[in-house]
Amino acid sequence: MGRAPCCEKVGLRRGRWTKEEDEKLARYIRENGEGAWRSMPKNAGLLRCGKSCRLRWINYLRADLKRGNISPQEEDIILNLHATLGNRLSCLWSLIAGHLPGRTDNEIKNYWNSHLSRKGYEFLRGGGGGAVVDVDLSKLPGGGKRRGGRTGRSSSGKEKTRTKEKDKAPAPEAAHNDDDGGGGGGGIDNVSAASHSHREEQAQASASGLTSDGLEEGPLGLSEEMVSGPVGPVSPKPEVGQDGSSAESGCCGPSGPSGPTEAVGQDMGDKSMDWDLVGLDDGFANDDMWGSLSWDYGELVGPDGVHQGEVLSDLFFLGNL
DNA sequence: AATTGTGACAACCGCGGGAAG
DNA sequence: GCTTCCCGCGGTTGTCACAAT
Repeated sequence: MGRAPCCEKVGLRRGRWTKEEDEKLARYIRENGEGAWRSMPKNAGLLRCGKSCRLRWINYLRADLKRGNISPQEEDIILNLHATLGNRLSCLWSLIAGHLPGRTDNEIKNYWNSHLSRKGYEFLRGGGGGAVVDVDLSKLPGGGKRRGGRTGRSSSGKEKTRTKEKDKAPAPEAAHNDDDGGGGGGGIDNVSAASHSHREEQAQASASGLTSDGLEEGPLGLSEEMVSGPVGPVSPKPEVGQDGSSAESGCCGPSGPSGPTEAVGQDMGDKSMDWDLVGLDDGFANDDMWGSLSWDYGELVGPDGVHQGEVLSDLFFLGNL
């Protein structure tokens, strides 16, 4: 149970990663694989602690990361999972991240903290209708007292900056996009992203302030728009009280980034996410939702007429707990 | 043009749990 | 069974960009 004597910080660098460090780390992991974080920095020639390397890799350099804005569908998923799980799970964010391919727990956590916490709160309080009540503070009397500030990464249409980067490491994706996915550009492996569509590349680049075509708005374009309208009555109907496996049996189960939820990240259209909240409150009210519950996905039909029940049943991970 | 307030995100920190010795 | 090591997680902080004033 002991705790790692968290990196003797003597002589170790902290703060933002430089491009060189990123490249070193990416190259090392490409050649040696992940793991052994503790010894990695030394082996890779980095003056960082293992934790820092791990974090950087997981949250930023990994090849399968999908950068860019959280899509409305993803947001729905986050809201639903968070509403379902509450804060009680120790691995809440990673669990949610497991259902959002290409997203990291840190990213989701940040997104939650900055965008969704209020919505999630309203979600819980939504009661009968269950619709998410979106509160746009800027539209409240007094403009929510807000003066300035960005309203969203894409809505601001900028994204370009963070390139000011005085001593800050330019985002590796930027390097990537500069030589356009040719592969080894910059030595960062997420470059290889052959699996990523051009659109995703744009999204990635957007997140780092660049696009392959230059500066322009991110492809997903949500943010303010996304907050202004009811993101949707979301959530399936839980039917509490039937048999069910104990949710306490452990978190962070076999729910991995893979799985049917891949489909959710795709363009399902709004309809497919038009869930019904009815009944959700019961689960929260009696605080016994962990004991047993099942969900009714009866109405759910995705694009192409595909029934989404399976997707969501995985989405709600009930089978994994 | 400068200032200020805010949002977004990267990174740090400490803790808990599991595995290995 | 105990101790140590390592990993992974959530909470929190720091920094920067942007828009309103």
